[in-house]
Amino acid sequence: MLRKLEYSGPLDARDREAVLALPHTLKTIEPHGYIVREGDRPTHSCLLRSGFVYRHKIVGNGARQICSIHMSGDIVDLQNSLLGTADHNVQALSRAEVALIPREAVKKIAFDRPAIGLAMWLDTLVDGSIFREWIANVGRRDARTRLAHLLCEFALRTESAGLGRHDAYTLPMTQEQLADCTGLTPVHVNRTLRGLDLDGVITRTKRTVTVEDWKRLAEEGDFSSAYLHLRSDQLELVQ
Amino acid sequence: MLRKLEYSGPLDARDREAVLALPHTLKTIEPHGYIVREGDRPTHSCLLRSGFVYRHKIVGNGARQICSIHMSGDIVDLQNSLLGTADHNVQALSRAEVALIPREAVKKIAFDRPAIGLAMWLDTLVDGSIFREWIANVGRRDARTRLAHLLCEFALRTESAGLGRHDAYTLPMTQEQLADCTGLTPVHVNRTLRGLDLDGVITRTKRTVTVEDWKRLAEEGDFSSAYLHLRSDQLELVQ
DNA sequence: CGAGCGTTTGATCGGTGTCAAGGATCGTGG
DNA sequence: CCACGATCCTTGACACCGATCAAACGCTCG
Repeated sequence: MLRKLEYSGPLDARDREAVLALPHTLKTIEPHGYIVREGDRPTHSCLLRSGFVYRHKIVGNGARQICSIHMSGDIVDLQNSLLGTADHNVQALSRAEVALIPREAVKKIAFDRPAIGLAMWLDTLVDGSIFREWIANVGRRDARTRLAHLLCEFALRTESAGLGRHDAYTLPMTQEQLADCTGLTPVHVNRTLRGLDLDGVITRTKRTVTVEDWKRLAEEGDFSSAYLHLRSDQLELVQ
Repeated sequence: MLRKLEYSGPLDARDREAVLALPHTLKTIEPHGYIVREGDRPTHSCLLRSGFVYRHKIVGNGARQICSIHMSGDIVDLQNSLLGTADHNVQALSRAEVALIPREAVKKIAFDRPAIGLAMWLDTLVDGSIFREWIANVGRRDARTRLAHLLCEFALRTESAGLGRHDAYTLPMTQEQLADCTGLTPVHVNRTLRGLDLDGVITRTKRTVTVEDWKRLAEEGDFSSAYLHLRSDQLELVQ
C-alpha cells in the first residue's frame, strides 16, 4: 500500500516491512475538505492514497495562491507536521483517501531505517525543486507559457505516478484553480487555454486534457523535466 | 564554526563534535562567482560562513528569477548535491566564504546522529516554507506589497542570523537583483522603493535599508513571520 | 579624469485584470 | 425523466499596473 512511495527512491530490502508496519489511520476527505489549515499544529503526516490535494495560501487582499498539487502516492504534510505550526492550507481537490501517520512514527522510521529516511528526505528536496520552478514560472513567464508549463508538469507527474498517459490525462481542476496556480485570473486562464486549443496544441473536454503536440507544448511552456528529478526509466516514457 | 547552524534547531550534546569533525574544504567566492551551475552534478554540499549567495533560474526568454537568498550560517545546496543534477544556479551576491562538505559525509552524519539529521531535515523544510511564501508573493501581491514583504523577510532573517538589526540592515543587492526576486523590472523596483521611501516607511542609503516604521512596513507587505519558523526567542526581537 | 555600473526619471505601450452578462453542464430532488 | 439551482465556462468592453524604451545622472574605482 505505501510502497509506491518508496519506489520513487531506490528500492529497499526489508525496509518495506517497516513501512507497512507503520501505524496509521485511513480517512476519506470530500472535495474542498481541509486536511490542514494554516495555524493548525498537526500531529500527523499524511500519505495520499488516491485523489488529488493542493496546498495554498491566502494573501492579504483575499487572493489565493496554490503552491503545489499532489497526486496519489505523494507524501503530503511532512512540512506542516514536522515544523509545528502549519504555514499553509492543504485541501482536497477531488475526493481523496489519505493515511494519517503520527509524526513520531515518521521520525522514528526515518532514523531507524536510513534508506527510508533518505527517501523521505529526497522527497522533500524534490518538493523544494518543484517550488523553485513554480517561483520562476509565476515570476518570469507570460500567461501562455505558464499554463503550458503547468500542463507539461501535470502530464509527466501523472504518467510517472502511473495515473495516466502524458498525452491524455485527467486534470481535476477548475479554471479558477488553474488561475490560482499560475497567479492569473480565471478569465485570462480561459482565454489562454482557448488559445492553446485553437492553435492545435491541446484539446480539452471536461476534465480531460489531450496533448495534441507534446513537443510544441513543451516548447511553448519552456519546459524541461530536469527539475522533477524523475528516474531515467520514468523519463523515457516521454520522447 | 558550523555550530550556529545547529542552533537553529534544538541544541545538542556531543553531536557538536561530530559536526566540527566533518571533513571540509574552505573556499572564497568572489561576487558574481558561481558555486553551482544548472546541470552540474555537485559532489559537495556547502555551508555559508560569510557573505550572501542566491539561487536562481534562467527561463526561456532569458529572464532570470531568483528563488532564494542565503546568508551567513545557511546550508546551501543540500538540494543540488543530494539530488544529483543541479536544477538551478547558485551564485555569490557578495564575496562569500563557504565550507564544502562531501555529500557522503553529510549523509553519514545525518543518520549516525539523528539530532543533526533532524536539524538538517527541518532546515530543508523551512527552505521549502520560504519557497512557498515566495510563490505567493510573486503570484498574488502587487509590486509595493511584494517589495515590502521581501524587506521584512530580510530584516528578520538578518537579525535572527545575528547579522544586524531588523530596523536597519545591510542589503547587498542591486535593484536589478531585487527585481529578479520579485518578478518585476528594475525600473519598477526603483519607482516602488522610492514610493516607500517618500511615504516615510523606509529610507535607503547605498546598501543600507533603514526601516522607519516597522509596523507599517509589515502591514504594507502583508507580512507575518510564521512561515520563517523562527524560534520564539528569535521572534521576540521584533515585538 | 574617464569608464562602467547602478540609479533615477519620463513617455508610451501592452498584457492582464476587472466588470458584467450570458451559456453549458452537472447533480439533485420532485 | 424533467426542472431547477449551482457551479463552471465563455465572451466582450474597458481600465490599469507594470513593462519597455530611452536618456541623464551619480557613484566608485582605476
